Amino acid sequence: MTVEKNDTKNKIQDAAERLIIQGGYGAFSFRDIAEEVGIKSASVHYHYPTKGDLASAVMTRYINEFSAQLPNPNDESLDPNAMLEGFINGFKAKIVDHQNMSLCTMLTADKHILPDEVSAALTAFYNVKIEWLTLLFMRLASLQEEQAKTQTIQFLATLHGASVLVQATGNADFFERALSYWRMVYVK
Amino acid sequence: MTVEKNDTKNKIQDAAERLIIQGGYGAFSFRDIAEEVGIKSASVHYHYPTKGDLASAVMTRYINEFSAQLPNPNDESLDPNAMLEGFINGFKAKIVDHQNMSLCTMLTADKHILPDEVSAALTAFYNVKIEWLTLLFMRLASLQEEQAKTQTIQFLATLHGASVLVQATGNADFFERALSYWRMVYVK
DNA sequence: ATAAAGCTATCTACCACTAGATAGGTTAAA
DNA sequence: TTTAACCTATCTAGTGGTAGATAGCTTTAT
Repeated sequence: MTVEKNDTKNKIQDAAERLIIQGGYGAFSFRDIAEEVGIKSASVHYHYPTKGDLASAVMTRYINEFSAQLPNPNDESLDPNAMLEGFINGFKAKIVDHQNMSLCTMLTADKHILPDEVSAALTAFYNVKIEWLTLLFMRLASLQEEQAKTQTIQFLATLHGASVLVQATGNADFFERALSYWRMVYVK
Repeated sequence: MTVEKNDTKNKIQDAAERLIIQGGYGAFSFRDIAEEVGIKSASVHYHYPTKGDLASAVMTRYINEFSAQLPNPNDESLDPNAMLEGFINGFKAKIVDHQNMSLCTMLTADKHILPDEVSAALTAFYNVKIEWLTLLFMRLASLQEEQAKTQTIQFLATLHGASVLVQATGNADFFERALSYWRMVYVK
């Protein structure tokens, strides 16, 4: 119980996630993962029979971790401005500090070649984010649901687009510049 | 002269561009291209010795075609609002109507595994867009260069992020929703 | 005008390597 | 003694890339 029983499984997922973030779905291989974990590629297949299984597991873990850290947007004891700020800063940490795009943005680019289950998990993840942000904007700006959803889509687009620009140009400060409007209006 | 001498070269680039758009840098192979063009893979290598050469050629052609169709943003006889509208609609046609992300967004995701020349061409392309839009915003809103550049970055982020959202969720109307602010403020 | 030489675009046949995946054996803990 | 976790060894199918040949133009030299 205290001992981590699925240590190898977790290490495999860690390696897979890192490789996907760096090069997309096509850039992680069982051999690379095996080497990083310190076992043989056949043993990776023991834990995750197919590449799709492994990618699904990584995606699912990512969604769960992400969702678990989202506070309840309607919790009156929490400051909604701080929640939005936390959302922005969490995203920023991934793409600016680690110099790569987020897992979901990478997989979105590869969507045409993803196994169906992974593709579906990806869509579900975006819907989770959209729903959470919509609730937050309803509270932040006293908006009706549809207006709040439009704000959400504009905000999410800016966030993801900012990561594309940073990655493409190598210009890290483009992130803050893209987000400046949202920080100005809603944060602090 | 009138006869298209580089027919095969163009066909190869067409096939490569389509495959890159659909699945990224890793998803185009010499054999797939050869089959589509109707020759053997060795013959593709005759025209483009390495994969990087071919990707560079596709990228360069894309940049040239794109740049050629951009009007001079300071041409007094042209309406700047219409220019921005054209920019938006051109982007929309690629990502919404053809149900995929733009070539440059795809390659940005794969940047870590691109040959250096392709990666450099990609960065250059974004700089072309940024410079053109900055000039346009200076004229559109009578802004100083730095303010216009900030507008440009926010606008470009929204545009690229919108394509990510559309691709990820399959919800085509997210594009107009993400762009509604920009259309409202600057178009007509 | 003709023969020699070279060029262009393609072919067949291969190389070395990597991919995901599988069958069947080994080890070690419960 | 059973089971979980790992191994070795192998397979098939693909990858980018190369060598060498060939058919049909085009140029050049005599």
